[in-house]
Amino acid sequence: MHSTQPRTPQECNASMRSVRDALDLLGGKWKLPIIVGLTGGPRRFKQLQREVAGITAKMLSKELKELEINGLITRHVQADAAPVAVTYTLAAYGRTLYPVIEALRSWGQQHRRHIMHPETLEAAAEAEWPEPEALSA
Amino acid sequence: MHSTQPRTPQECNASMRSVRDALDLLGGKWKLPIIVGLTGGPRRFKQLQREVAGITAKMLSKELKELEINGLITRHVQADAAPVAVTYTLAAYGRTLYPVIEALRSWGQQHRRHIMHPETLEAAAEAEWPEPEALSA
DNA sequence: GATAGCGGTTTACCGAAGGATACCGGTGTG
DNA sequence: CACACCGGTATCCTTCGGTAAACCGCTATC
Repeated sequence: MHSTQPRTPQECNASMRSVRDALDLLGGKWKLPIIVGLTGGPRRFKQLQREVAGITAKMLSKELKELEINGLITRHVQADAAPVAVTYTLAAYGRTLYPVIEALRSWGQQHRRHIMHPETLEAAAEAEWPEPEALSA
Repeated sequence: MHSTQPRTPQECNASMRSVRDALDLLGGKWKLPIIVGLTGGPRRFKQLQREVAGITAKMLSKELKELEINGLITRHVQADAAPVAVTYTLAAYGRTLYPVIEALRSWGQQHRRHIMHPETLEAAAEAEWPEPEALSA
């Protein structure tokens, strides 16, 4: 643990740019929850709407479109079935988000524990930091 | 690679809840970029504002307050220095976000490459999915 | 004395994100 | 027939995220 993080200004800037790139695609209230829902396998529209608690049809529709445009999910229509069935599937590219989701899931889970029982977890000793360097940022 | 992801509805729901817990704290346009900025060591207000390109003083101020309330960063005032120096530091708890940041950074970086040269990366074979289970979601 | 930097706060304003509700044509169920 | 489910769309409305700009006291610099 205590994974090494960027220290030089260059690394730091590059890191921030990458994070913001990711956030551009995944930002907002619903995109990641929707993707998490799809990690359980293909889902139909209403099914997904029930799973992602609180989302409206309008928002779900909008977010699904954006996710599809970005190649993260796939929309599949079965016209043969009685009431035309539409399923959404996590695309191969969407599955590359597993590490991101896992990191967020793990942190969120730990955070909930942290909120419940703060005292048991506060013991992470303060590491020493470099002096407040006068960076020409 | 191909890290195992939740498959059962229960795991999926728990996963979604955790992700949304994390998003409640980290959501929005600026929080994660600010934290990334602070991974480089303590920063002063204006220094941070220059580093997090595009953020206004008001937003930075607001976001820093929220991050401090949640225990992710620490605000430190040196009253002795000539013009009162204020530094913001990633708290121990904030450092537990390293895996999240690393995952996002890595994905964002890869995504940029993906956008530039799509063809070279599309080769992730479709994995087999469980049938669209009739989940009582 | 004027100007600039620091660490913000305040005011005013705007547009996008998000929410509520109704509705559509189609099908199957009682 | 009435009703509910499906996969959405359309409309209206509110909230919030976010911007721009001025301003504050203080200090150092020209």
